[in-house]
Amino acid sequence: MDDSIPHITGAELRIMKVLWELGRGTVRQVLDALPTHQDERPAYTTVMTVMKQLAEKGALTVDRERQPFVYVPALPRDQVLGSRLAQFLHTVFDGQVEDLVLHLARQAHISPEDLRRIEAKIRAREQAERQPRSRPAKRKKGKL
Amino acid sequence: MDDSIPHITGAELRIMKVLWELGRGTVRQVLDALPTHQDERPAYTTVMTVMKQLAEKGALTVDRERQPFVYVPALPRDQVLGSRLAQFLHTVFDGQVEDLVLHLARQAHISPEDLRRIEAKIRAREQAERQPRSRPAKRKKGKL
DNA sequence: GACAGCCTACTAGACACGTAGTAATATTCC
DNA sequence: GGAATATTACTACGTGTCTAGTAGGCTGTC
Repeated sequence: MDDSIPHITGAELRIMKVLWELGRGTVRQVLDALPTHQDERPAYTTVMTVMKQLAEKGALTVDRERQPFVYVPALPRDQVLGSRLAQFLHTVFDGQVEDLVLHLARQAHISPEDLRRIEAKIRAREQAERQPRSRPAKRKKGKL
Repeated sequence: MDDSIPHITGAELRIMKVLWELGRGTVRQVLDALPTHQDERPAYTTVMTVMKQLAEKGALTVDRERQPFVYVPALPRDQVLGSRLAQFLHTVFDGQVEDLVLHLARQAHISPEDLRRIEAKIRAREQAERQPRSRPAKRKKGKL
């Protein structure tokens, strides 16, 4: 199986974000929910074209039984954004995480306190992952 | 004056990185210093074309007195990478810095300890900015 | 001062991306 | 059931990006 994340372009990502938010949706629902930039909305067919592309590359699944078609994200948000981030980190900062965070701190005005909060979250998450008490396995059914 | 950072593409960034490292250089010097991907190097004319583009958009200055031309970065690394980062943060993470850092952490690229070190650096930098007279020692180049 | 070799300017082609139109099909409503 | 409307499939076009070739100019050397 191809477990590599397909490349999601900018326009595609904008639509994925809407669908992650909605959970699922038709072309029209996505179009309506799309954040508008200066009262500019893409054409209905534009959104449809992009959603079809996303379906073709496996980022969306399509329920063709329903009319109009209903699209559902097939890739989790974390995975797609994580993939994007890894790519960015590599190409722009040559994989130097600290360099990235320092730049972030400088321009986003992150305070040390912000970092502490983030640190706490990381620790909390690590705890949760270490003791998956009632964690329903969200593994896909396939062999793994 | 146009103080907005021009858009630097991927191929252009690769070359800017070499020049930031070298300080200045000719097309051939850049070509030779370019990190090779699987023994694949771009053609001389390819590098030249990209460098000319960079000069046109103000990212490089050209000394045409010398033969061959000598190119010098006209934009500081921090500014260009910062601009890239801001763009990325906005388009991918909708400006949510914590979200970005959390993803970074999840990919095991960064630990709470890393964050502590970064936090220390930020504090140090803030100190330096607040009291420019007592230049804090510029941190030895150890690991970081 | 002619020739070889390097360098520059110009041009171009392949590909990706974003956008959307058109024609055909399905659905809805009177 | 037929008109109006919504939806889908197919196609296309402009722009940006990456890559590199070709022609012509400059330079150093014998």
